[in-house]
Amino acid sequence: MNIYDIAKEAGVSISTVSRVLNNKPNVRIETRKRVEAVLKKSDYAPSSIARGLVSKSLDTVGILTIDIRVPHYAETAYILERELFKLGYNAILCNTGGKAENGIDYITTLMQTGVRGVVLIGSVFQNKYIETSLINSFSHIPFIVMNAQLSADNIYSVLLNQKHGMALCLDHLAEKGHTDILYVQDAETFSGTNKASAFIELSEKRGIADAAERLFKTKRGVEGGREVIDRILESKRKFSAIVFGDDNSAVGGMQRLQELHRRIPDDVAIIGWNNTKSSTLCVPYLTTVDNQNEMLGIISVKLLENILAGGKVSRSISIDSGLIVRDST
Amino acid sequence: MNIYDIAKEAGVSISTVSRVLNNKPNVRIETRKRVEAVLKKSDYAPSSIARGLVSKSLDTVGILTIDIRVPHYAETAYILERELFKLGYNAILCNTGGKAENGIDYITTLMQTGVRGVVLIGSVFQNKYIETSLINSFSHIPFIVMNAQLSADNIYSVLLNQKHGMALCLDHLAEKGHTDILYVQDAETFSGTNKASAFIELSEKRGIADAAERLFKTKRGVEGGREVIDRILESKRKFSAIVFGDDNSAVGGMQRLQELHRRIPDDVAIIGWNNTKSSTLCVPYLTTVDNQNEMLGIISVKLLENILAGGKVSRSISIDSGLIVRDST
DNA sequence: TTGTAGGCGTTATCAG
DNA sequence: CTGATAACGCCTACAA
Repeated sequence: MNIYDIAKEAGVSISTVSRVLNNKPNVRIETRKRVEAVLKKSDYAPSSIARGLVSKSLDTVGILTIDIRVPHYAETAYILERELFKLGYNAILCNTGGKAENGIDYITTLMQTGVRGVVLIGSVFQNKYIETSLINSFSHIPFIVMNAQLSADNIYSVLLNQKHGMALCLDHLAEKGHTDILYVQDAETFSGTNKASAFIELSEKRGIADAAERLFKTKRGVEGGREVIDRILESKRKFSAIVFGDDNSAVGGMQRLQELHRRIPDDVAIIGWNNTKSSTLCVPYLTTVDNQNEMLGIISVKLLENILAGGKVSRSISIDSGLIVRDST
Repeated sequence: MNIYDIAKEAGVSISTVSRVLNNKPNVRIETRKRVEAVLKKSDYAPSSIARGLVSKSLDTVGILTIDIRVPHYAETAYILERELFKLGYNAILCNTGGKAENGIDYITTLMQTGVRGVVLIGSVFQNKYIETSLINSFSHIPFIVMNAQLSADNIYSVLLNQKHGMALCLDHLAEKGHTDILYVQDAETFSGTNKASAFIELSEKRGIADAAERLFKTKRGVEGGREVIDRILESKRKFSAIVFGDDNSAVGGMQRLQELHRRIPDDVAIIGWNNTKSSTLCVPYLTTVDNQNEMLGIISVKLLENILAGGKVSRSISIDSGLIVRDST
């Protein structure tokens, strides 16, 4: 069932059918009605592929993420997909596993299949070589990067203001009377390093002289959180509150502290980050920074929409985070 | 840059380029080399869209899920996507939100865009009307349903043997000396009801007369788990072990029991289901049934591959689950 | 072994 | 307002 069948059935030419299909002017109302009637009863749907051959692109958008299994990314991908679909785009999911070579493979095939745009969730690419390669090869379509920083004519970024989130943490802890606050960084990603430097900068602004020494690094996940606690205790550094760069390490840290009979929040206050499920699976529930996934996703798609519509858009959008206060502080 | 450009550059016709591109025979080795050289230095990639117009389909596969944010689904989607990509297919992600109308919309556009097949993760469609509609309209492409039961000529299912998982739970608890075992069902999905009926059947087989009364229902999530504990205690029913249909409700149940000063596993043994992150975010770590997501995903894609290759395949594949014993039993 | 020509289902450009 | 007809980029008989 194609456009010829419809045309024959309606007794018109394919041009007329095409006009009706695409709501173009210059069709007598009467003719339009006749064609529409045929259309309705024929459960005909135009081939996206054939359309694509003309327009040189499909109504698809690539979503690149390191790993959709990370809840934080899954949430973003969910919003993106839903918003894109509302606009008539299908989302092509790509899990790079953090490997640049995979990323290149994905981008290459995405281009081959004619995506309208690509959204990168987080720091999918870490190195400048890839960045440049993207720019040079595929400058005709827009790339939206969320919570990462890349620069090129066709790259737009939507970011969460991590510094603002850190300020919320420090303010909140200060109100609770804490002065000895540590920060645990669990990732060397764009947002990971961003948060860490925000911690140092804001601490110093608050008159903390040895801010850099209050920064501890560990590996990702619950284990990372447990392990860093032991190192912190070994260091003999005084502390009454710890901010973690992610909920999972925060949960691990809390577990370990509790094993060592420190009460949360009485002995130590804990703040996590990302407002993941984990933050309400632990006892006490975790105070955590909300990274506004939903808002970021909606804005990203809106931005893409505007770009594709040829409108004027800003190259970088930043939004504030929020602090969700629960029982761990 | 298209096939004509390559042809001109190599001094051959487009047919020859096409033959080289698709590794077809009947090309003089020397000619092939020449074309390949041009291909290499031109960073040319054939348009999937144009190819699609000929083959009437793109190398894409739709992945339908209710909500990618559910970790269990995200894990499956991850494996599916990775395996599909290895085979040269792009995965189109669809979150139906559990609404049949959305499901229909998605399927419709997927067909329009010429997917090779569709994989449904879990019970994406609940009603028979949709099922039939699928069958009638799109019988030319295969649908793989994971952990759900639908029947039509073009539907293939890959399922986890839930009964086997339940048997593992009951065996394990029996070994630990438990005789008063309850089951908490948290979903009315295909697998949810499957597990529940397996519980009753297997309990009866073990001589439990009032098995049906040992089944409690609750809503999904941590809250559901907490809430059902109160109802269980109100019911005055004796119990020393509870199996939950999902880790999250198990965690909730555990939390509530601990608040009421029941020790896990000394006073009550707890088993969860799905081996999610939650099961190692709680204390004690949760014994849980592994639903073999990875294996199911790999098998699903393999099955699809065989179907598309026109091979003989079985209409339904079932695999056994495994029990991961941790500290809650 | 190679090339020519037709077709895949649309959209777009012209004539009428 | 409507209808031929030429792209779009590739594959595939069929010819040479």
